[in-house]
Amino acid sequence: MQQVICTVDVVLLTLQDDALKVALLNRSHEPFQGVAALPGGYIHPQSDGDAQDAALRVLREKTGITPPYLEQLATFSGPARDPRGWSVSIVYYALVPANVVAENVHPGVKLTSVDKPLKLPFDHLEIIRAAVARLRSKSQYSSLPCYLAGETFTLPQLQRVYESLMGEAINKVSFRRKITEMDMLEAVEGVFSSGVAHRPAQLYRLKPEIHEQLALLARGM
Amino acid sequence: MQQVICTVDVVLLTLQDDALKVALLNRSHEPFQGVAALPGGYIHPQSDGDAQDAALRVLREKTGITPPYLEQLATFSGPARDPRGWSVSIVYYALVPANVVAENVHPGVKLTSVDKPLKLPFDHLEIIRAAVARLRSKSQYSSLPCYLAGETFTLPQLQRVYESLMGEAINKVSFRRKITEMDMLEAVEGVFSSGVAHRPAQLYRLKPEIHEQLALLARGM
DNA sequence: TAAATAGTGTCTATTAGACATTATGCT
DNA sequence: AGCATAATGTCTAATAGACACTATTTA
Repeated sequence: MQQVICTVDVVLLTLQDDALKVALLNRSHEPFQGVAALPGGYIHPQSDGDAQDAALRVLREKTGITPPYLEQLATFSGPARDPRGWSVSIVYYALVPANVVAENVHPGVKLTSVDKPLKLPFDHLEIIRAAVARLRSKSQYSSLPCYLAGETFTLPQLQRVYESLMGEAINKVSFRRKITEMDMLEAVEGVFSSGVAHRPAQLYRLKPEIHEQLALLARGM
Repeated sequence: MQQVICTVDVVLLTLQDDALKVALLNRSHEPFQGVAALPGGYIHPQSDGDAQDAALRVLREKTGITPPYLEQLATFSGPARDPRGWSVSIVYYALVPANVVAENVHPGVKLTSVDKPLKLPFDHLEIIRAAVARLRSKSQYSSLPCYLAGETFTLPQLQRVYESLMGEAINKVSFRRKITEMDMLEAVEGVFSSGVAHRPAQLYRLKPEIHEQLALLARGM
C-alpha cells in the first residue's frame, strides 16, 4: 500500500519598501524544528474541503492572515525532499497588501526579501523561486499586482507596484492605457490626500466582480 | 493519521484532422470499472522518483506512449471526487504528434474530441477543460504547439497547428515574423516533397536546446 | 504553361512610448 | 506665486496585418 506524506505549503508574498518579501516562521516540530521555513502542514481529510481549504487553514493558524488572493502554484514531490519519507506538497501562493500583513500577522513571522540568499529546509527555496517567477510572469499581462496594492490605491501607487515587480520603469501613458483596457478599477469617491504639497491622486479599488479573479491584457504591459 | 489517496492522472492531447483529441481508456478496476476515463494510477513510492516519473510510467504502461512534452497541470483534491475517499490527483498533460500516437498507442485507447460533450467519471471533465485551457493559453505566446506538430514540419503545417488550437486564422507574414523572433527552429536539409502540384515547403525541426523547453514571445501571436 | 501553394516585399493600420502641457493641491 | 506631482494631449517610433508579387513544383 501507499506511504505518501501529503502536505500543503504556502508562499505568502507582500511588498514592503518596494521589495518582495516572503513570510517565514520557525518550525515548531521536527524535522528542522526551530528552523525558518514556509508555513505548511498536513491535510486534514476530516475537515478540509480540498487542498486550498487546507492551505487557507494552515495560513490562518500559523500566520493569522486570510489572504485576498490565493492560487495553486504547483505540487512538489519525491523521496528526498522531506526526511520523513516520500512526500507530496501541494503549494499555494498568497498575495497580501503590506498593511494587511502588518495589522494581522502573528509575532514570530519573519518577512524576508526574496532576492536575499536564503537558507531553507526541504525544497522551500526552489518553491519560493517558482512562486516569484509565477507572480512576475503573470504581472506582465494581468491585474494580479492589484492584490499587493491594498484595498484602495492611486494609479501612481499601482504603477510603483508593477514597477517593483517587473524591476523596470513603465511609461506612464502606456500604463494608464493598459489599466483602462483591463477595465478592472472603479474610482472611489473622494481623493487621496497625501498631505504633501502637490495635486492629490484619485483613489481606486478593484471592481467587485474582479475580486479573486484576474483581468487580462491582450498584449502585455 | 492521514487517509489521503494519492494518484496521478494524465491528459494526453493530440491533433487529429485539425481537432484536439484526448486519450481515454476503459478502466480495468473499480471504481467505474469499464468506464472510459483518463489514464491514471497510484504513485509507487518504492520506484517513482517523483510525481512526474509516476505520470510517465502510468502513461507508458496504459497507453504505450512516451510523450515528447509533459508538464504538470495542477493538483485536484477533495473528499467527493473519488468514491474511495479523500483524494489527491496530481495531473499532468502530455502533447504528442498524431503520428507518434498512431504508431505506438495500445489498442483500447480512444481518441475523443475535447469539444464533444463528454461523460466522464471523477472530475475528469473539469481536468480536461483545464488542460485544454492551459494549452490554448500558452499557445498564444510560446512554441508549445510545436510538440503537436511532429519531429519535422513545414511552416504552413505549423501555422495550421497554431490556427487549429487558437480557432482562428493567423496572418502569414506575422506568423513567420513571430516564429523567427522565437528563434527555435532549424531548417532540415532537403525539402518537403508533397507530391502535389505546387512549390514544396522547407522542413524544420525544433533546435536541440529547445527540446522540452519553451520559446516565448514578448507580445504574443 | 497553367494551377497551386511557398515565401517575401511593402504599404497601411494599430499600438506603444516620448514629451509636453494643463490641473490641482500645498506652502 | 511657486513647487510638486497628477492627469492628459499629441507627436513619433515600433509592431502587426493586408495585399501583392515572385518562386517552384507537378500535371
